[in-house]
Amino acid sequence: MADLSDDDVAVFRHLGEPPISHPRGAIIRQEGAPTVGVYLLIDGWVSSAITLRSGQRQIQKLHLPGDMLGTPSMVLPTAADTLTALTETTTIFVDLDTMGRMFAAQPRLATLFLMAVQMERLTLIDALASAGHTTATENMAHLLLDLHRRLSALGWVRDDAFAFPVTQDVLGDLLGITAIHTNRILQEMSKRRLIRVEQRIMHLLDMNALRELSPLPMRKPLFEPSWLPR
Amino acid sequence: MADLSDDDVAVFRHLGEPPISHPRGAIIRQEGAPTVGVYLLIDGWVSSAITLRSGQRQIQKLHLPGDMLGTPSMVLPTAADTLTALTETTTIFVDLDTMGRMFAAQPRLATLFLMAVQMERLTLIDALASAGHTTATENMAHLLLDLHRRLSALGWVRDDAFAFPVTQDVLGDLLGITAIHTNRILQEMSKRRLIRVEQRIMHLLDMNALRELSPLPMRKPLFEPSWLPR
DNA sequence: CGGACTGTTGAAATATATCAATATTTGTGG
DNA sequence: CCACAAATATTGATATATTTCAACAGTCCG
Repeated sequence: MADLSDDDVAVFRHLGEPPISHPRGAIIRQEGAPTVGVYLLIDGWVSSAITLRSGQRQIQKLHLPGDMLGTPSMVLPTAADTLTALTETTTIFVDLDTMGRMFAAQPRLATLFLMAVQMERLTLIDALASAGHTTATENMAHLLLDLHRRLSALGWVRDDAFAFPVTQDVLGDLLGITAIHTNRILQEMSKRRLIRVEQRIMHLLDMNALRELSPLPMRKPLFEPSWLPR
Repeated sequence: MADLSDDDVAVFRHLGEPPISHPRGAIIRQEGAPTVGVYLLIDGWVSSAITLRSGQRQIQKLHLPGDMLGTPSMVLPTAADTLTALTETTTIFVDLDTMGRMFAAQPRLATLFLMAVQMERLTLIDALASAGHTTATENMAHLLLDLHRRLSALGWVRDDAFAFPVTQDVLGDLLGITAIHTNRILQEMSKRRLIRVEQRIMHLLDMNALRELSPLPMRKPLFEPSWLPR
């Protein structure tokens, strides 16, 4: 959302402790644990989920490299969300005192962080609208387009296809539907030549049709808005 | 989420222009309009809604006095949400340049604003989980308890009852269900002696039963966390 | 090589939407 | 203050997307 000066980058690089690796399936942080810090995701896919009293799981976000994880919980005494490694991952831990000092000393970085949080909030608003008012197929189209956009920025998309280390179980918890229904929807979308899933690779065969299915267009944040502190 | 010093309060008081009144039903800001600023709600109820391509409306939040309105759109060139007055309202407009200067000059206030945004984000995560995985009745219980808590803080609750200027149409768009279904759910909840609605007054007759119905407990933010800049 | 994930299929059950009509309340101009 | 129109609430019948349950097939990984 803005260019970073060399100084900004230097501050960011020294926020955290040495990188930590987690294997696939590992829980990086469990909900209910005291909130001591946040995490910067360097490599791999991570899901952030909350658990309902009924025991059901809602995945709130699929995190990709570059994302900050667990930041909503910084305002709570204990973590709201469970962070689970969907692939092998590398993360850096940043404690909250460090974040607080950064907010005080670096208004520009603090404001950029605020902007990132507002973007996450918009994504949630869109997800809520999509979940409530549309069919699961349309919702799935929206999710796949969002992933396509984010993975493109990382250079992980080739011919509208990308590695997709997400089981139908996870996909269901993300959309708020059962894994069985997820399966039926993916098959229907394959029959309609919208997608093809092969060996954990997701091919988006017809981007335009997916965009027409999607209940909302993608949102584009401002780059370097005039009110952002220098 | 923290005590404000006299200086903090003085900064806040001078953020905005003179108060503006809107009649019931007025649109304070339409989605798609250029984002020139945010709004501080002084009095009245306001809904924040986004519109899907299908024309359906998702109300994202019911705003009460003290809330800042329209802040998610500050990262976008044009507003994402439509702000509608549900009652007569008084608001104060704050332009984005003023917000930017505040972020640069008042790290403590800026961080408190960030915390408020994170709380909104948690509310949305909970709403998404509730919408996806629970029945409309449970979802309604969660919504009513949240309103009860927020209105209590304003001193607007007496004997677990409060003025409720919200039509079933609005309530439906908030929960992502039709107004007709909203009606049936309210009647069922009345029959079960959970609530009583009379002349735009909502009586919560059995808080404990509502809490048991609610799929998630209410979240309580930290007060004055140790990492908050002084 | 074998067990544990993961994906697939079918049939029955259910929450919610849709359509269509009517009743009730609210606000407003005369 | 009344009359009336508009907004809001209510009811019933039918349609539909999604869940649930149960079983089985495939595939991955140690």
